This record gives sequence, structure tokens and C-alpha cells, in this order.
Amino acid sequence: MPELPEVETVARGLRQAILGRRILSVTLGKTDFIDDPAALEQRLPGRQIEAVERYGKFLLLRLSAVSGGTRVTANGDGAPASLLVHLGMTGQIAPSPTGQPLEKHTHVCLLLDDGRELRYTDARRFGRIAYLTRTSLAEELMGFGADPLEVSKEEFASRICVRRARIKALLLDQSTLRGVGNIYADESLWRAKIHPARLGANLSRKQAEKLRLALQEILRKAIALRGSSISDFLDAAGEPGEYQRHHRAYGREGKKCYRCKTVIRRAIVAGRSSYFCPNCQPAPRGLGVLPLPLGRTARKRY
DNA sequence: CTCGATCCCTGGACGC
DNA sequence: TGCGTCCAGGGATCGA
Repeated sequence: MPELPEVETVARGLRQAILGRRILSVTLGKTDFIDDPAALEQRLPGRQIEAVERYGKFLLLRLSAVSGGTRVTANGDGAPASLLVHLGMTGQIAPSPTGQPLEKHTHVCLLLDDGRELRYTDARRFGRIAYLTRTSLAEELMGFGADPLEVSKEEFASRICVRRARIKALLLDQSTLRGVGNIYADESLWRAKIHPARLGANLSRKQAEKLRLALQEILRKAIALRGSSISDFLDAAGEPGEYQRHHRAYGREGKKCYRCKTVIRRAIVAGRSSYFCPNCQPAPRGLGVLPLPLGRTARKRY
């Protein structure tokens, strides 16, 4: 489940591997997760990969203008462009030697000028790929929230402490913060000792700041360890991450809290499985019941 | 504004 | 062994 640290890991790997390469041709498999498949086939060949950036959970491949002969036409066809890639749940992107058998669920192959292929595989196709011009990229990036690694104390508080939504929902909301997913939301809430069902507006400034610092420390450590590999995350070199060994809440239902030995619980908050310590992360007042993961009717009082 | 429900999709886990 | 069912989850969308 690629979140900010995993996508950052992939971006760093790609930067090492494909920066400066030119795209010669495009081969597509299933395209139902690609915004405009024809645009990939027609607009990518001839462009050089000039930069690999991360924006929230998106990878952004900055592409040169089309070189050689082709002029930038009035509608901007040859102008610099970019390829936006979201890995969804199971997306992987990595260069392979041409001729190596295709992994199952390979849906995009970009033939590069060094003889390798940049391949995108995605079993569930929850990912997204889009060819974007300067204008459509700008539109795409509007509406994203703050970078959690850069956000200031003041901006974080102003985005969280005025909201009536649950803090778990706010952390997951890409228009509030960009890049946080289920794992790092739960980990940062555990570290900051905040229950996932608390409302943003009910957090004190001090708690919000504690959460911001916890989130930043966790994201930095996770990047240093090249992300969390839960089921199938692999970086651009095909290597798993290490941060899953440091999880304190996520995936630990029924196990003891590292701080207080209380059994970690799981409940559905903001529509997602949420792991928390019911002792360290006290439930907000008035929270009667939270749905449990199994069954629509099964409910439990906290 | 915020909520839950629904859909997308496949592989893995689990029950029988 | 094999089949059916449930479940994971990021994001879009829609109605309450």
C-alpha cells in the first residue's frame, strides 16, 4: 500500500535508474485506469525523462519537449509535459531489461533509449496514470493539501483544528494533507496518543502539534527504511522496505501495546480499519459505538 | 460540511 | 484439492 514513504522510495530509485533516458515507444495492456491511453501512445515517444518528483502519493515524471524535427504546435503538442502515476494499492513501476518476460498484470511498457523498458504492473488497477500538459498538471495539483513533511505548526493547526471530521478522516484526506494513508495515520495517532475518532476541532493546539511532530518523525524514519512492505510493496529496484518492523499500531490487533501492554484493538473509523490502543488513545466523550471490522451487525461498546 | 454506502479490482486467507 | 466467500484499501461519487 504505497503511501508517502513508499512513493518517495520509488521516486528515489527511479531517479537513479531512468533520469535522462528518452522514451522511444509505448506498449499498453489494460487501460481502464489510464486517463487517456491514446495520449500516452502518441505524446510520449521522443521525450526525455528530465525529473522524477513525488507529490503526495503521486509520482511525477517531468518530460522534455519532443526533440528532433517536431515543432511545438499551436496547441502545445510538443511542449514539455509530464506523466502522473499513482500506484493505488498494488502498483509497481521499475525498469527491466527488454526481453525479460513480462510480469503478470503489466499494463504499461515504455521502451527507453538504453534498451531497457520502464514497466508498470498493477494487479488491482486501483492506480492511475495520466499524461498531462503544463496546464492540466497545474489543474491537477490544485486542491491538494499540505506536504506533511513541510507543513508548519500554524498551518497544520489551521487545517485540523477547525474541522468537524474525525482526525483519522482528516489525516487520510489528500486535500488536507497529501501523502498520508492508513498505515502512517494509525502510527502517528498511536505515537501522539490520540484516538482516531476524535474530531479535529476537539484537539487542543498542543495535541495537534504533538500529532504533527509524530507524523513527521514517523514519515522520515519510514523513508530512511525505504517504506513498509506489508503485502507486495517493492521499490524501483525490486527490494522490500523495512519500516513494517517498526509498526506500533497498524496490523497489531490483539497484540500488546508497546507502551502500556493493553491489547491493541481494531475498529472501522472513517470507513477504514483503524488500529489503536484503547488505553493510551482514550475514546472521545460521547463515542458510543464504533463498528467492528467483521459483519455489518456486529458492534461493540468501548 | 461530513457522513456512510457503493463501486472499482484481484489475490490471499479461511471455512467446509 | 477445490470451491465459495470475505476482505484488504485509495479514491471517486452520490445521496442523506
